[in-house]
Amino acid sequence: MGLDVQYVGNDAYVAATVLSLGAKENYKHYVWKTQTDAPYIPQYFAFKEGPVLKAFIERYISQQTILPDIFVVDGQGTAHPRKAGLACWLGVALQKTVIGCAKESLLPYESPSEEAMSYKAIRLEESIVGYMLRSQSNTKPICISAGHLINQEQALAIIQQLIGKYRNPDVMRLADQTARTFAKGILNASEKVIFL
DNA sequence: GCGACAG
DNA sequence: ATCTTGTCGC
Repeated sequence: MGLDVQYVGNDAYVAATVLSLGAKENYKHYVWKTQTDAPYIPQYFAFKEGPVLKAFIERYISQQTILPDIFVVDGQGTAHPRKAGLACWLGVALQKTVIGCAKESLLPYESPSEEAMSYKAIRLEESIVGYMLRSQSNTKPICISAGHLINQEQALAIIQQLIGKYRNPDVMRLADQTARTFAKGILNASEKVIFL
C-alpha cells in the first residue's frame, strides 16, 4: 500500500493505492478526508503526517478483511539525521512493515551512476541508513530507506520492483495523483475508488 | 544570529 | 506542500 496526503489548510486528504507485486495493473485507491493542525517542521515531518496516516490505516484495517503486507510512505525512514523519519514513526506506532520513499534526501549523498536502477548507499555514522536509487536514467535519484520491520536491502529491492515507467514507484505516483484530485474535488468515482 | 531543511 | 504557461519528449 502506497500512501500520500495533500494538505489544504487544516484539511488532510489521504489517498492509498493498493496493488500486488504480481499484478500492478489491478490497483485500487482508498481515500479519506480528515483534519490536522500540526505544522510542518523540517526533520519533524513524522509528527504532522504520522498521526494522519495512523488514523487512516486503523480505519482501513477496521473495515477491510485483507490487509497490506507492506506500507510505503512519502518521506524518510532511517535516512534521517536521527535515523527516525516518518516511516519509522508509523511502523513503530502500528507495528507494521513500512518503507520510506522520498524525493529528496535530508542527508548528504554521492550520486549513483546515470544508468537506470543504479544506486548508492547513504551512510550516517559508519552505517548504511538508506539508498539513493536512480529509478530512471537522466533523472534525479529517489531516496529509499527502511522504516520498520524490514532491512535496507529488502526495502531497496521492493521499491525497485515497484518502479514502472516513471521516476517514482507506481504505488507512490498513483497515491499522489489520487490525493491531488481528491483534494481538488475532481476525483472521478469508479470501481477503483473507495471512500472510507 | 542566519540559513538550510522529507512534505 | 503551494504559487503557475507553455513546452519538450516518449
